[in-house]
Amino acid sequence: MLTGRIVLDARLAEAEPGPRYRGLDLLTGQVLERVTRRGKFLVVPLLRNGERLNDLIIHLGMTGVLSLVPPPRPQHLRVLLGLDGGLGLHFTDARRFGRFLLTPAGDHSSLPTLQAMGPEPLGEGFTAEAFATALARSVTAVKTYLLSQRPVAGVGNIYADEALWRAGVNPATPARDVPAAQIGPLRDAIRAVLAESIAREGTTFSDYRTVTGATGSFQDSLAVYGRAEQPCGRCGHPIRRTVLGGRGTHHCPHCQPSL
DNA sequence: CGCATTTCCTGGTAGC
DNA sequence: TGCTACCAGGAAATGC
Repeated sequence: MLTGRIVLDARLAEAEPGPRYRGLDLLTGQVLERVTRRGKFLVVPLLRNGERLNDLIIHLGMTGVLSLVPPPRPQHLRVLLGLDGGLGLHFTDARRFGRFLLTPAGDHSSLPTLQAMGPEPLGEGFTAEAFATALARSVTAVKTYLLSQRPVAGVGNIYADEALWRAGVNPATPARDVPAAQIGPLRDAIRAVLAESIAREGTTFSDYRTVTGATGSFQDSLAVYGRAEQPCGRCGHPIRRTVLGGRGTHHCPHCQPSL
């Protein structure tokens, strides 16, 4: 739907200081060459007179939504694009954690997480060997390190907790101390959790919707996230909630013992 | 540079 | 009912 469209105009819904929505003035007249993805970032290479000068980078954050041919005046509208063929593209984002900005083509140095992002979790590059090498580089708690996107792309708070539970790894374990015998299982668990969530169209707690407006159903498969004090599905011990790296963290003290 | 902590932001909710 | 306080988290910024 977006590939090959020309941007006729691009504007902010209202004045927005700060770095969230930058470079829109460069967007007019450019062609959306295609839509790609790295981790949780959308990367849209742009063409001006056939030349690639910029990338459009979009991150939905927690509450960002892209809609084509959207309703007249949605709430929390941030960015509006007019496209050829009478199409419009709206970016709405209640909590403004998202990003919608232009960078020089291929130069993502203004986005350090994207720049230093690890391999795609479901791609061929995410091998147990590569994962072991990455984990060996850090003493940070393995969960926090997963959230950094450096050892592997795309793992957020819910999926980190779920994958660590499946692999029996305590989230506070320093990354480099994760036992070798558990690295392969953790890698497999990350892939399985993400693949299952994709198959179930994501995790819906309140406002998340798929592109068609439907809710996901992976929340029905969560083993630990949001289940503090409830019995572990594997051993029956109560799930414990802690805070790690400033993020709510859930694990089973029996199945995921600290070293 | 690596790592820990703080900040951004607002809808939802708990408590009074 | 209406108010205040607090919580949620992805990535960047800040502080060491």
